[in-house]
Amino acid sequence: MNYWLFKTEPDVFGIDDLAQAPEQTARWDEIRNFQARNYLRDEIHAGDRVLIYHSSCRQVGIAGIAEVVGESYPDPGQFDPANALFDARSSADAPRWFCVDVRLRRRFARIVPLKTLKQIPELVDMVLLRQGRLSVQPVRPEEWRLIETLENGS
DNA sequence: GCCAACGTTGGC
DNA sequence: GCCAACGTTGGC
Repeated sequence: MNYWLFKTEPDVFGIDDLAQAPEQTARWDEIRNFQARNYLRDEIHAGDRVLIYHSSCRQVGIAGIAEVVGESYPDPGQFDPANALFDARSSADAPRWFCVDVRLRRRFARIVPLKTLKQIPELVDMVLLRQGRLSVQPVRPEEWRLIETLENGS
């Protein structure tokens, strides 16, 4: 089982939307970045755990934990000319973009703010803090454990 | 809304 | 295959 962090803009789809989805499960799609795609396609598997991170909003930070349900599959949007994220270079034989389904495990009682993460020396090497713009990224087990301890603190 | 960082595209 | 131009992300 591996650990990941997925970013999302809560104004578009946040942890509350995931909580209200049928079976608290939703497709995590619309990822159009090759590095993120590679993780989705090659390394993210059923049972993996995911930190749900809220970006571009008033309360930036980690909002809760989800679980990957099933294996990744081609993001349907890329095949639909009516979709804003249609990709003419994709075909059923050679899809370019992938997605997974995730199920909510729990919402944090409060957001663990980005500001808090930045203040913790053990987290300076988190991909989140090192590489600003990656929307699907790995989390080290020790980072995961530390973040879980922050859930009820600060 | 600003703007820095950085990923992607396309000309050569 | 380089790299400038461009577009997007995302914190503040």
